[in-house]
Amino acid sequence: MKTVSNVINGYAHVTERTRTRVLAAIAEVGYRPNLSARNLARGRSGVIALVVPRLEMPYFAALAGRVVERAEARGWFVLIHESGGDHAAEREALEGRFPQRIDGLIVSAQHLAPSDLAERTDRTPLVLLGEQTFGDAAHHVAIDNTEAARAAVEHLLDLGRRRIALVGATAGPRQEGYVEALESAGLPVLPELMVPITANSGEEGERAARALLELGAAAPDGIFAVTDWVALGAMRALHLRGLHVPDDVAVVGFDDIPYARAVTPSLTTISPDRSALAEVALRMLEAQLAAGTGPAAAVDEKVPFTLVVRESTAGIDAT
Amino acid sequence: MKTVSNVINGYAHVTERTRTRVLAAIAEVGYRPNLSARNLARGRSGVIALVVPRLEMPYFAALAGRVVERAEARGWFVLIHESGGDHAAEREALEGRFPQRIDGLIVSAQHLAPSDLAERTDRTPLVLLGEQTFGDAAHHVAIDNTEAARAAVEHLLDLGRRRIALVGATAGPRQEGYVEALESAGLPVLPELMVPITANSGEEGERAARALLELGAAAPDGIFAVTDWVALGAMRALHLRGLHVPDDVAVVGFDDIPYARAVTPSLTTISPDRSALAEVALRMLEAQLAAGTGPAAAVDEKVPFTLVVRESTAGIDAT
DNA sequence: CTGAAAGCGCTTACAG
DNA sequence: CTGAAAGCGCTTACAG
Repeated sequence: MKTVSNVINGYAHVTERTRTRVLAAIAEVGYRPNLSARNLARGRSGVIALVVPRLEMPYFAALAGRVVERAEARGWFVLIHESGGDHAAEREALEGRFPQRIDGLIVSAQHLAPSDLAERTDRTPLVLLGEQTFGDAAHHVAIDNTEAARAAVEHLLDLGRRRIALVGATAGPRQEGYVEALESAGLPVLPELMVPITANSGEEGERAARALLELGAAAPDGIFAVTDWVALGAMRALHLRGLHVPDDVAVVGFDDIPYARAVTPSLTTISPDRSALAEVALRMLEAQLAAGTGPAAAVDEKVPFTLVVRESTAGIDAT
Repeated sequence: MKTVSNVINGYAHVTERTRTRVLAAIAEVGYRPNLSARNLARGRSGVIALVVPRLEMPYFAALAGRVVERAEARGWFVLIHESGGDHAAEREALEGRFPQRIDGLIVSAQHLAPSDLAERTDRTPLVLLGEQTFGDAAHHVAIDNTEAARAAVEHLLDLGRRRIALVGATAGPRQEGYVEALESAGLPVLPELMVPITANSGEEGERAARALLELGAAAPDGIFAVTDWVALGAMRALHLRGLHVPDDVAVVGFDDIPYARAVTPSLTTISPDRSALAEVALRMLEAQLAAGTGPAAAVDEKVPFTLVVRESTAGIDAT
């Protein structure tokens, strides 16, 4: 029994001959371990939960794909749960109100704040994803949103754009990056070019861009949108007004959703390294599991991103 | 013990008073059943697997979201696995080569053929999704692809289009629907307007549309693309050639991916009832589980679809 | 209506 | 290096 277990779990101290015989027997009977039993004995469920606003949102679908992949490599199942982008649902997910016990929890939140974490009583290992940072309140992994936003705006500056709007203005890292880039270039930060929106939707992006066009001569020649989806809406508004992207207005998005490639003109955007995001999140979960319940200091890790230049800033080259 | 179990599992024959006391105790200690133990005892894993080509593909992401939702309602976890749209990987998934046992398997296949199913040895309950039908070889649920394609083409006919192309021609239900619609309208089925593609990608849609435009005066005034993604590529080609959608060429897609709403012009498309798809698939799994290993006759069920009319056929109304 | 007991298939000290 | 045995937390006949 123990020997077979040793072979299966890859422990040392098994004769090469014995190991081969065990492996042969496993192959012969087509043995597959019963994970329910294993997890019961080990006191683990073998399941981690991934909470995203909606799987239909392309950014989260792509992210979930990577998490599934990296988790499978570790023998974990991923229970995907949709919060609907609802603050209350996100808070609830934090409490591990799942129909079963889970070994770990990855939450890609839109509304969660550090104060929500202070109230958390559940001790399930947790990793947070997303733009918001949480200090010591929780483990967190993301790209450097400020740097990324800055790279996006600097790209527009490099193209000679001087009146660059921020669509989706909100106090936060992306806005900081936008401001930093302008200031480094010695340009004024104009409030009228920083348009807040009420949701990261195409409709809001469209509405915001339309408002910017009302500025007439003061209208922007470049737009940095806080998500691709918002950028698409902005491009729609420009198109409907007969403006040309990028000649009249260059546009940069954020997220690199698959559609950024398919749209005409294709969208220049910030592409987070989603595989790295998933890998680091899982590593953080493992570390917490290994450390036991010890309240190790929360870690905030950054993963790489790239600026992908496409037609919405470089122009359409096609015939 | 048994009484508590009866209460938890909702069996009859428990005094109302006892039931209340048990429930109170459960609430007091914050009891949550250990699913690993339950599954071990019941001989089930509590996990079903969903195999999709890639979660990044918006149609499958949306579908997965619905499956997760309907499965959660039944207390099942959904293990999502990506086949990469690879025929061999799809075949392998059929054999249940998962790291753990699963209670059921839902496969949304792109390449699977009835012959692949004949070779199947694994007895895990299986439900197939997708355009392809499998006769008696396996349970299958889908929309009526022929009817849907026909509805798409008839919509173009209703708009007065007479030279309607099929982008993504392949012997199959969608092509049948296309042909039926033309024949019912007394129109010729022209081979030069039926363009095969090598993949359901935007690039291929673009290439195909470009080829159609080479026809000059014989070029189409309407395009039915076999997927939204292909339709987006086709619209790109039209746009780059300076043609207007829908005035010059009206376009209809298939799938109703989220992008169909966001693109300019927004895309008229066939919208399958994904919730129904998920619900029926899970019901079929349950039925097989209940029936035991008895080889019940395979069922092929249809779910509803709707034609969603948007700007790519109705025109842009905006200012 | 309700206990006591066995068993689901693993893992893991514990002896040898 | 390798057996024997207990235990993980449920469910389910089986008695009463």
